Amino acid sequence: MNKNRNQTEQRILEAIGKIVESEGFEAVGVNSVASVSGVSKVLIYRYFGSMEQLLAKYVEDNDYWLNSEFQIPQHNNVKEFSKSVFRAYIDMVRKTPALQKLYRWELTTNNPAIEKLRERREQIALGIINAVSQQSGQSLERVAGISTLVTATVPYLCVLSENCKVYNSFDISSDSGWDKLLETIDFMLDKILD
Amino acid sequence: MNKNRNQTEQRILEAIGKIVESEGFEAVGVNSVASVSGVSKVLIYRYFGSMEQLLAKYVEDNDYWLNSEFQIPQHNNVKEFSKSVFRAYIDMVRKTPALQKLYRWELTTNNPAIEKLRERREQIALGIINAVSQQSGQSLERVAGISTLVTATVPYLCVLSENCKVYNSFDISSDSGWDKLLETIDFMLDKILD
DNA sequence: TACTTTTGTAACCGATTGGTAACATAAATA
DNA sequence: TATTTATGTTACCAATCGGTTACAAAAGTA
Repeated sequence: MNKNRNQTEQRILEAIGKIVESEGFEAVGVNSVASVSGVSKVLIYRYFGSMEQLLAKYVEDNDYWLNSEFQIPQHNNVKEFSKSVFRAYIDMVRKTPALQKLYRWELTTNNPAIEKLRERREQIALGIINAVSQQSGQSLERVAGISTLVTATVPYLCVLSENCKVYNSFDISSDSGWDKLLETIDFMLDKILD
Repeated sequence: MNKNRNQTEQRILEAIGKIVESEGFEAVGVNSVASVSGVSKVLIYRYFGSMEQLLAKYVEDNDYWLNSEFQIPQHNNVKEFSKSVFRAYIDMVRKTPALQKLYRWELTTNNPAIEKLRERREQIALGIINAVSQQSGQSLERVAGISTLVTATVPYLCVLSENCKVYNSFDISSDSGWDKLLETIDFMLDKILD
């Protein structure tokens, strides 16, 4: 029983990470966080105010899209640039269970933290779309449309793959299935970004 | 108090429909079904065994993909056929809230009823993919890839649109946003299905 | 040293969850 | 008519949920 607030707060946040990774945000509650962290739930309210504020803090701290995981590739060729952006995006989502859980959570829940996150993602996406549009000569709406088809499919299939192994004959639980999908994406970009 | 088992069972199933449409499968529980249907929850167990079996029955009865809503369009031109299949699919999902809730539910839950449903959807999709592949000369994997990009994007954006109005600058809560997306899909098909 | 503040725990609260036992009554059957 | 059988209601159960009250003990402060 060390009396150390910072350490206790850290334990609480780490417990959320564990729960999110294994069971998702849906399983994050005062009781589960208390038991996993080994910290009394009274302290959760004392230090974070409410579960909502605590989750907001967690989401802010682990802002996968922005802080860390996703590195925008550099390329002179627009086509190759686009391909590698999509490839990097797929890799990031596939290898980050907590991020998949976040995408799933967004579909059933809404709160200020999620909205803020979405706004920032929207801005990043629009930045890339703008650049590709200018360099490719394609209209903004066209590039946005293509981008939408890919960036919506990826989280959907990643989340789905937890319960469903095969989609349109692709094995979405293995690299091979995603490689095949990437082939089609590359092919599409070849056809469209002449 | 009419003593009529069939009518009672019907009331229970209708109550599920109401709850699913408004709040989704996540809100379907013994207590909510009992209160919405006005039927004692004892009868739910007596007549259906368990909530899982009851939900399986509901899902079977309301198999949107197969029984009713989705009519496979007829066309001589493969390109036009593909376009109208996607268009019909989007219309169906967008105008059927219960179906959106089903797609959402699938992402957090798994059970035999859902798996059976997915298998049948997979078969239907593969049938269409096969036909398009043969008539277009494109490989099965290519057609399946294109199909995946569209049929994964649609439920994802439809579910998301309940909490999020704008995605990549498209207003996914209105017809106009979806029309723009459809333009890109048509454009893509024009480019790929030469 | 004496007192206040911070950090922590244990026990409890009402509401809601899924699930059941006990009982009443209507309907079919002997 | 007498008696099963099917249908329905009421009341209850343990478990869990989010949230709070009351109290103990460590740490800082006068």
